[in-house]
Amino acid sequence: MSPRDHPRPLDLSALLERLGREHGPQHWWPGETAFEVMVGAILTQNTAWTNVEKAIARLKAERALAPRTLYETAHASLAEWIRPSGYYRVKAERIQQYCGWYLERGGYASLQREATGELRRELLSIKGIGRETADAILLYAFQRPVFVVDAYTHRLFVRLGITHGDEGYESVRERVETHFGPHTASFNELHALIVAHGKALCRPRPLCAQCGLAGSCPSAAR
DNA sequence: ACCCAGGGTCATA
DNA sequence: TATGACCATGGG
Repeated sequence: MSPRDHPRPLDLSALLERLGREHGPQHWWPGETAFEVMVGAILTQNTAWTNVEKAIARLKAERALAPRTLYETAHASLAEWIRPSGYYRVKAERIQQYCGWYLERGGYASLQREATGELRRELLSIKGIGRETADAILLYAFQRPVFVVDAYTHRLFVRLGITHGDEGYESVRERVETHFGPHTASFNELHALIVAHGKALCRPRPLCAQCGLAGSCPSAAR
């Protein structure tokens, strides 16, 4: 963790402001309830969000977007409902594993009383919940000060020289968390902006070779 | 027709 | 620890 491990000084506050100017406030996670956020976090594993929306809409149409209902629904039915999100058999299993844990632990209010570190360990012990999914749930459903490191984050940070390509998940997460301190709102907005930025990069528009951002460059404005 | 998306598990070396 | 196979749909 010595400063020489990253060529440029860590300036995440400036990055947060800059992305905010470029993309505007994100108010994440897209979801009406904490539980919907949890299900969405599983459904979006390696999957485009547009596909997740279809699956969630179906769950709502089936009036099944509740822990007890999802847990008691037959695996085959649930799998069929979430089919558009891809990996639908694995994800049906994961959702039911998650709901089993969620119910067993007494639901939201009960879980919200747990310390963040302990809650994180419990989430990671659930089959199908890895680090990114656990952290997304911690941050966006439980409002805990945890930073989510996803593929977009890795790409952008490497491009900006904030991290090396081989720096591990926990290392990146801890550095960001150390920079801001336990400030949930910053982690929320930064991760949301990084995803918005990553999606914007998919469209063909000129980027600043120095900073990797588009909106800051006059030539990029349409 | 190909490539990838807001990952995770498991088997193998 | 570190690769590789596997899971699967929909949009570009």
